[in-house]
Amino acid sequence: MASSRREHLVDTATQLFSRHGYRATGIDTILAEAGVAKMTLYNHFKSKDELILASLRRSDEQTRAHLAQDIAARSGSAHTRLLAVFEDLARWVEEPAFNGCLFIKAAADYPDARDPIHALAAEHKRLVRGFLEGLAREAGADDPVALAWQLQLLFDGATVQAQVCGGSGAAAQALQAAERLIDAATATSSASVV
Amino acid sequence: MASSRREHLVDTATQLFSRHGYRATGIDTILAEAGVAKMTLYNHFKSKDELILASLRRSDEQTRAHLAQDIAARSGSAHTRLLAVFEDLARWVEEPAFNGCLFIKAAADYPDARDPIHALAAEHKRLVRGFLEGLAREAGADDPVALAWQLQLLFDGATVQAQVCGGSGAAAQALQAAERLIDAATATSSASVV
DNA sequence: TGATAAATAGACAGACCTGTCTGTATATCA
DNA sequence: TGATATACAGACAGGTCTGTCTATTTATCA
Repeated sequence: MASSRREHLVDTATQLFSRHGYRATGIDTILAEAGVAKMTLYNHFKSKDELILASLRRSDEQTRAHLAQDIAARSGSAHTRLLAVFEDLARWVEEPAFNGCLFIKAAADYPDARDPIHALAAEHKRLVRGFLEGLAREAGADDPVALAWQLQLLFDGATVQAQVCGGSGAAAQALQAAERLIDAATATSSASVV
Repeated sequence: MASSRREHLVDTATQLFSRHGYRATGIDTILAEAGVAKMTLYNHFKSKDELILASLRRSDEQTRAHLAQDIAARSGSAHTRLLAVFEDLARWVEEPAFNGCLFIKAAADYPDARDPIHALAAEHKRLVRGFLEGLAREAGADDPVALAWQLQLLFDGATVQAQVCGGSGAAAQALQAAERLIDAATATSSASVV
């Protein structure tokens, strides 16, 4: 019970941050939406920035837990599991609550790379890339590091496109492009390596 | 002369928006940096939002003029010119003043799709995609619309990665992935089309 | 029941924000 | 020179923001 308010605050804050942005969301708005008193918030978090960090940490954990449990542990080839990442992307951008990537938006709202918020966003992207790299290696990619980078570019590009222009066309294209890049990187003939 | 102050204001504002973000940059900061009086700003622009729109319109015009003049009109094959887009990207993200894409950040700061600022950002992305589509068609891509989408995903993905994580690795990977996708889309054999 | 911890409402300070207003100065052009 | 437009500095109103404080109420648990 002691931490249920805290969880609820992080929950509400994450939703509002996602919908309106970090800077655009005021403390009072979060409190009103969560139905929580101001001192309760400042009892659990030292500042708004700490609340943002808590929100990002939880999102990072959830995202990576999803990757580890629902993607990596799935049956099927590494090739299939890499593509599953992009099938999930297509589902994600079609959710009504989709509003772009929390980490990209956090890094944009806090542009100073030394800011802990920005640093956390960057670390999340690195960790996700590491996950893709593992799958790429397992899939037998000639250069797993490069393939992981390239798939992440497609993923984040689609996220951004969906946020800016709306629609799910970007995600479908990301899936198709991912297929081609994976095929090119895992072709048995080494002729494709320039 | 009448419009020199206006241009200077748009210039200064664009720099500050790029560095700190739209919401995080106050009117007073722009005025102090530009050395311009407040009433001069409100004489030229109805509101801060109008200044943001002017900044985005000019960036859009400059970007597309650059594409039309320095890329499309370049000598060489369409294939080469498509890759030149990504060579430019690599130069761009390495500039000290690089701070991510102004349009992506504008859409993030003004998430409501009906907001004129968001709408302008979306329109810019569509126009750039149209440009890529023209080159893709010229290059003989089997599906120019799809190739344009996919190249834009790589482009925006690299922009975002460079902004969040820093470095120019993303741009280099985008170039390599673009090569592969263009090759796959322009292979004379239609066997690559699934 | 009584003691302790946690949450409540709401006022408040101090800073910042946008946009308006006033009065003065400067530049352009007839 | 005089008329007109433009830019200037800076005060100001009205609002929002974060974070602090107080005084009261609710919950937990011995």
